[in-house]
Amino acid sequence: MSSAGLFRAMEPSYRFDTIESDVQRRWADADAFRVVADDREKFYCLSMFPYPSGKLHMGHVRNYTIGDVISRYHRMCGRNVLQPMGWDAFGLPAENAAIKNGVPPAQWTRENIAAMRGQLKQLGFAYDWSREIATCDPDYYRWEQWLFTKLFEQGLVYRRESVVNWDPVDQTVLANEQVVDGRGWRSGAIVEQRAIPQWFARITDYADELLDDLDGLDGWPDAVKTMQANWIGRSTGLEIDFDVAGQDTPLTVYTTRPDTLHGVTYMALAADHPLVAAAADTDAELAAFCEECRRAGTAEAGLETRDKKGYRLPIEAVHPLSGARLPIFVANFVLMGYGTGAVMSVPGHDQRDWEFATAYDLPIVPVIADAEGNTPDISSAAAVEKGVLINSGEDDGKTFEQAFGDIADRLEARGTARRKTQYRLRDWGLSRQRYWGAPIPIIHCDDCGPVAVPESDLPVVLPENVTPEGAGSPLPDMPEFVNCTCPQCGRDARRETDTFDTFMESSWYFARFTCPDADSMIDDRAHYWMPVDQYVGGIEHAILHLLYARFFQKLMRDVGLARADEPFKALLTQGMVLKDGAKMSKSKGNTVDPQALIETYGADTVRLFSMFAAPPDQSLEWSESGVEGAHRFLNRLWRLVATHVDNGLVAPATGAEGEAAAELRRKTHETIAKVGDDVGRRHTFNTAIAAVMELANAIGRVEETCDAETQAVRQESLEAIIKMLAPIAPHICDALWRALGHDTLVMAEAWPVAEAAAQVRESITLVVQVNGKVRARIDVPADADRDTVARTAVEDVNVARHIDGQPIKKTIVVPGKLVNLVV
RNA sequence: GCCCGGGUGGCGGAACUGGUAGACGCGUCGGACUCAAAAUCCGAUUCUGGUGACAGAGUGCGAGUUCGAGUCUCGCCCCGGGCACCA
Repeated sequence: MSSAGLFRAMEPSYRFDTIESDVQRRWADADAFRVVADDREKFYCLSMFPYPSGKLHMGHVRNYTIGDVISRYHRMCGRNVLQPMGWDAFGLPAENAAIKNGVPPAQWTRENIAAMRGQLKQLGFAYDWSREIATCDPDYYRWEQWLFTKLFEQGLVYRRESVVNWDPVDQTVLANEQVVDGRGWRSGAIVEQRAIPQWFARITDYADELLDDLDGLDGWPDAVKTMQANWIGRSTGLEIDFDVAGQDTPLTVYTTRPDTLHGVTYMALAADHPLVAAAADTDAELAAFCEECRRAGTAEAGLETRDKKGYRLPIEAVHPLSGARLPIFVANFVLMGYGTGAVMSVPGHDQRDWEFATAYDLPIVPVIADAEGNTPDISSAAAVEKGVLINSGEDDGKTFEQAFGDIADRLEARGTARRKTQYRLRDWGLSRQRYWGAPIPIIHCDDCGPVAVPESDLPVVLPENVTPEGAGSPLPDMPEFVNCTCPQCGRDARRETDTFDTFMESSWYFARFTCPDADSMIDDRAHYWMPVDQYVGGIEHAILHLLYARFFQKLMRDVGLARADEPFKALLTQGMVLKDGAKMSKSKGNTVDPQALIETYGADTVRLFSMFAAPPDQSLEWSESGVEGAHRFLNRLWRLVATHVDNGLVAPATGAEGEAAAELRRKTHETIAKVGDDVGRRHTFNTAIAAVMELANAIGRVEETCDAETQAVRQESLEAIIKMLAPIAPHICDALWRALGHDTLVMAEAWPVAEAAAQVRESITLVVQVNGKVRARIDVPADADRDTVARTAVEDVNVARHIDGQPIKKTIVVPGKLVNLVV
């Protein structure tokens, strides 16, 4: 409880620099953010850890402020809050920087980490730094190597050939990002597609669970769940064998629309399909076409947008129902990696098939009626809606479901088709031909094949005193790394030189944070903290990172380490930070350095602006004058408290009799109710701040020289404001909390509780509409019944003018909101 | 191309479950304080007409449902995210 005895004279102006360093020192002295499991309700709040690119950008500031506000709010609500931070330290930029500056990636990365850690501390985020993780630390990545070897034993990882972007000049593999218009970004050479052996994880084995468990993720945005569901893309269809004239092996396709089988007029194959390879041996033109298809790359966007091209093969397929001969094409939009690498083409009812058929003058047969039951118009586009079958012989008149069932039954009886559930999701390629990543713990032996590195030999440590100079990973050229002996037979062998996809590290760090010093991948402490209660990060991670992390959680569960089925109970996807309507990027030259802002305005201002400018899930438009506005508000708040303190500290009010005091008290408790809901449930920090600003404005309007009761209510209001703003602007609030006569840290205070009694209103204002247009506002008692409200409404002069003596046909009363009179 | 978002004053945004469009902040204009400026404080500020009370229009475009639509439905346009080796 406050008392005049604790009065300290306040600095008349807001000195953010001394306040922020002073408050941060107090937190450090109290070791305020270190947590261990106890018997309180836990709350694990996690923001996506950053790639240590050099310094923080505004996207980081926004992301981490959101997480910090949620963490501090839950802490004030009495929960045991874990909020850790670490570094997603492997990745391509470190290698690019090494080539450019001649600095080893390890050194570059660790220097960046040190710089960014300093910035995070300056921003005052409430992290338990004792749990800090850097994924390039062998003590971290050894455990994903360990898990990989377990999965290898179980057959959940496997090796197969897969294509990569090959730069023939730099003699290196390129990321998709490094391929610009089909050319290598550095060399400018035309990029080739090369098949090389690579490691894959069988995420498709978990496709059903990954899809079905989305239903239980109530705390996730529907948009993200929909994106993941579409990505997994479970479909039920039919795998159909088409005989190839003159050959023994049939051509197998998968289709989700067997009802359109009667409309198949040709077949399309991937360039890498075995049937094509055979034909290409004797046809140079075909071989050239296949080469062109391969060069075009495998990115789905390119696949779907490029001009549809084909090459007719000298063989024909046999329609399984009609026996008709169907031409077979190689097509540049069919990929061997998807389904069977072959599709049956129904140009009447598939738009892509329609475009191809039109270009190559192939027959287009409508076999599905339109909504009116007529032959559909397919002159300018395919008719893709489902409907009743026509031109389909014995299947005419059937619905989609009937036709699917009947055709599947007939073909299955003949042994030429099988019902099949298929996924769009493909297995996860884990191999990267790069240096700066976690080594894949495999040893290649001429006799034993690929052998997992034994647990006792883990980790396989990445040599760090290395500076790549371009032209790919230096690891294959390092005999001291490559040469080893086979763990099975003891003969000379070669170490795998590919490293892991960096999504590996980010797929389990959330679990490691619960027990960063565990001498296993994770230990029992994970059972207390997991799952993450609130995960915060960019919407750009909606699919890949979040899907891989969910997959890893299930893998860790199935090897007996974890209990939770899902890693993230609730997810908040943050929007982008824009300037002049575009994403901030170095190439556009429209970046804003948060460091300069912190120095000019202080961390609290930067945090306040980030939270005020937009709701967290929407993009945020950068505004320098908006930052000044946020700073101005903190100044105003400082003066408001200083003026109040000058009048003498009092105990906060617990009730009020006078009209002005009761009014301010009602506003205070209405604001507490709104801000608690905005911060705790809706995560709309912008509206929470607006509400606090309104309350501050209301306090400012109250006469400065006032009675003891009003002074007490003002004390109550200011204390509420400071507690509610403490998660957002923690430094200034801590200083103001002390100025108001307290010795505690404001972050240790309980979140304010809204009193229902203080919010009671005697009369309310209703809107009166005539035929849906607002014509007046009326004051009625809060408990007025419908008749009273309706009677008061028609008595209004302006309302009466618009009714103009006409009979009222209908009166709609929405309690507490409006009256609509229909005449 | 496909999947997922978004579009509201001069600007960022608010309107949560179909019920007062524009809270809060920025900017601008006017005023107070000052020798003056900065800072601060007060007032005005969607557009059009009107001294005014008030009236009309208005949430990307075009239809529709409803007593009532920024919100729901259908069809478009534009912007952003993702598309499997950027993280």
